[in-house]
Amino acid sequence: MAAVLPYTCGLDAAADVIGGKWKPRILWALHHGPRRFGELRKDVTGVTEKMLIQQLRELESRNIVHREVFHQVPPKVEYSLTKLGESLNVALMPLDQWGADHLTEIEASRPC
Amino acid sequence: MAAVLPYTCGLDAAADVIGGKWKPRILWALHHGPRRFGELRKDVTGVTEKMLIQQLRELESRNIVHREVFHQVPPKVEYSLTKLGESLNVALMPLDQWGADHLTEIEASRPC
DNA sequence: TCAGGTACTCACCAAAAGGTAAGGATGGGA
DNA sequence: TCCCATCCTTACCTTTTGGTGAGTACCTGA
Repeated sequence: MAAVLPYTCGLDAAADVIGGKWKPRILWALHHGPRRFGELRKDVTGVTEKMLIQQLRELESRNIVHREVFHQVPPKVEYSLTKLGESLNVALMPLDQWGADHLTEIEASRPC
Repeated sequence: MAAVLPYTCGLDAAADVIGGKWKPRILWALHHGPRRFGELRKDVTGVTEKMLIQQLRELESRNIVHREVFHQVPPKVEYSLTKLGESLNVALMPLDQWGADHLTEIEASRPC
């Protein structure tokens, strides 16, 4: 069992926050403003309800996304980026740019 | 089984390249120049030989790191960043900075 | 009374990732 | 002859992560 070691660098800490199959996609989807649960489910293609909720809960507990419930029928829940989440997204932009710039090379060397 | 879908954004592609428990740490360790296998093993504390090799092989096949064998006894192998790897590391710097800036908050909200 | 739309929640299973421990190839030096 | 250091390689197991499919609660409007 891995002991809880302190992070060795900022990158290490950041990776812990955005780790997982869906978190980057979710952050990306929230980039342009608040989204309802059902909207995210459509935006993040391929994600299941369970995974979406799970990842959102994790991001929420990390104070990256904010969850707001509207007591209506049918229910409405909105997810948005917190200030911390916004700053994270800004820090992710160069990485997104890098991925976009080298998309062909990356695609070409995919394992599967 | 997940079908091989095209990446939905640059961030998605980048995440695929740096995914895994050790890759960010390895990239970090290579930041300041070539390193031998044994040196990396010490720099990336906690990593096992198997994992280190496995991750290095993946980064190599992605053209992020370069592997150079010196035919000596005892053997010597040096790993360094390729041009692509360098550019990736540049793109990761803001993320590292973000992690460093918010280290306290991140630590505080750790799951375990 | 009953289907509908929304946002979950749960139990269970499969796949991927990671960890442990041992062994192997090489040739120089004691 | 045997040990040493270095860089892997392999078999096996555990942990983590992700996926499936079903069910819940709420009120509305037909």
